[in-house]
Amino acid sequence: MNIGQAARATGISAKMIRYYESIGLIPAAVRTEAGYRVYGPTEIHMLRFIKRARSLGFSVEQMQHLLALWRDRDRASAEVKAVALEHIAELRAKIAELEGMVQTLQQLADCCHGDDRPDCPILEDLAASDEELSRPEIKDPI
Amino acid sequence: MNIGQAARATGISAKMIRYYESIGLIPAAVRTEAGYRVYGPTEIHMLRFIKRARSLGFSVEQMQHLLALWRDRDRASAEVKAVALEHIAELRAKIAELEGMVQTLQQLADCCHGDDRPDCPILEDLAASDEELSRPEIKDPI
DNA sequence: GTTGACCTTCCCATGGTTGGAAGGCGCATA
DNA sequence: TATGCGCCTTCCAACCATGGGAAGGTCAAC
Repeated sequence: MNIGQAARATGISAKMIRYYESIGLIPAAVRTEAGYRVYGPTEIHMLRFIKRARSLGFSVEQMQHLLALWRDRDRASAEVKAVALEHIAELRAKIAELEGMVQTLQQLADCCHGDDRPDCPILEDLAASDEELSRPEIKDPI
Repeated sequence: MNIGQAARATGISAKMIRYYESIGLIPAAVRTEAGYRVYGPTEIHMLRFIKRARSLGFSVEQMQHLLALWRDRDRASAEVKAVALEHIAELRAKIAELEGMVQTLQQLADCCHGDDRPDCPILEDLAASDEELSRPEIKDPI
């Protein structure tokens, strides 16, 4: 299997397969005499593992860890679970951050007429953050 | 006001203030004879606007737009609202994506014993995506 | 033998931010 | 006046994951 065929078979672009190889996420592929990378079922399986892990938002670093655990037939499932739980916590933190933004923005947007007049609570909010920002600056010179 | 003082007054790092200037988000600062950037109340206000917008997740490009509308005293609030609503939609899409990941991962983690045995539904899921991926590949050669 | 689709490596760009190096100011203190 | 410290300046590089493209080699079909 060529890199292009492997790409179509896994949904990972050829560019990314080369990249994953270059950073050591996957071992260097066997080459033909002409220098073409060759992929067998084992490599395809690993690439699909990576594809799935990426689709769940795992970073390359976390995938390094997961792949190592996958290869280790004697791993403790607790270790895998720990990686997953850590990632879940990161995702939830990110979600909470984004939801905070949405809540604020939605409130502001709800208060905005959205007509051809210039009065706009959204811009007023963005422009009026002087109080919260300047006060602590004064009373908090470490 | 120096760039360092402006940074402390706004919560934006000096590095980022220079960066915002370099990409044209803010106009080039007035300089002292020695080449030091000088910031007055107007610039501080603008930087605080930017700080607030960034904290709400607006991109630099969106901030370009918002700053232009802010400067235009005759803007239609509808235009501001449109920028905000577009951004809200982006945030919601991102949240939905992350929530999908969390849901899948949480289910897998719930099924994982998390002990010292090697059996792990999480790794099994990551490794078992062959069916969904390879079948459509065969019946879908365009 | 030519063509077209593939492969190779290499460099560059993205976005937003941080880090560091090398050299120039400004001010306080000895 | 000299020294030192902290600030400023510019430039260059890195992060993460991905895409784009150029220049050149290879393979297979016709």
